[in-house]
Amino acid sequence: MALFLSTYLNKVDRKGRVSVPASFRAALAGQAFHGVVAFPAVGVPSIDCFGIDRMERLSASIDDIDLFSDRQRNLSATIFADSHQLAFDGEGRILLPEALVKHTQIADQALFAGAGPSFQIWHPDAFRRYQQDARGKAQGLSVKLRPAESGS
Amino acid sequence: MALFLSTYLNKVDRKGRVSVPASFRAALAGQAFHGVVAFPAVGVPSIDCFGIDRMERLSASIDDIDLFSDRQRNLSATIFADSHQLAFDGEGRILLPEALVKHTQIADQALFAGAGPSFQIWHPDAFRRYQQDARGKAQGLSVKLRPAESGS
DNA sequence: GTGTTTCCCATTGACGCCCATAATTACCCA
DNA sequence: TGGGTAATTATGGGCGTCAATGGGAAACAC
Repeated sequence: MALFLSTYLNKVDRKGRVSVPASFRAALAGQAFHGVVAFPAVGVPSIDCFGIDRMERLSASIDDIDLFSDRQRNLSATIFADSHQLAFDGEGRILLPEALVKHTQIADQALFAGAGPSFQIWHPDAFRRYQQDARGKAQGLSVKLRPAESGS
Repeated sequence: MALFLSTYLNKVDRKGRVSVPASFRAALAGQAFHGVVAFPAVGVPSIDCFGIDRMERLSASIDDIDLFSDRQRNLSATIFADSHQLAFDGEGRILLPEALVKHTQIADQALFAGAGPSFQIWHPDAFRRYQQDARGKAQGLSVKLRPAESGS
């Protein structure tokens, strides 16, 4: 399972290319598609990204549960339809599609934020504002660690 | 399960490198990532550290519960985005990122404090102050031992 | 053709890897 | 028990490699 940690601030060049952080690329190594799956996050001005593997599992999960339901239709409409497969070039860069640039207001800098099994791309300022807010809300939220597997 | 005990005071060289105490490195041996996961502790000027295994479990815990929820987003923004994977060099040293140095005010010395399943890195003076305070509050608190598992 | 995208190469600065040294600890053996 | 030796640790520094970035030219689409 891929794990994305830390935040990186990278430049967007005049062709619209951005380097995906090397550690993120490493976490995606060995997947069927050499790049990322990206779609506009619902409710916040950021881009959600992960490997093609996770998208396939997501697709399968939705497929299992409720075929032809409203929920299925909604998810399909909001996620699958707006998703983009962004391939890495030789240097590990991706090209941000027009729609995603518009959604995030990204201009000359892109902030990559690790989010565990996925990562996000933000306008630097928007992320800082969001993080401030999130820090407050996360106070008092607790997470129970699931029991350790055998070993460790 | 890794167990970190005792405290150590090590030098930060001019490149920003610090040796992680050998006993801590030994406790992390055999994990998937040869290094530590580190993030700024909330509320106190220290760095929380543990192995990648623990972070993977944390990621899985959150992943299970709620996909695309606000809760998931808030936690991600505060935990995963602020954490760093710090790899050991050949001599068992790590490089402290700018953000963590700023959070702790660490300059030329770093204090490593064992904390059971995790450990912390402090500015030596800040740790002494914190310890003074904690000793007072610990009066009257008690801990129940959990029954031993088979073996050990 | 014109505009876009993909591939390739150059640059630079940070980081990883290697070696050297010193000090401490662990170990062995008389 | 004492001394000596070997091994490990903490530390310093040099250098090669790789990541991030910029730009040109070829391939492609409309």
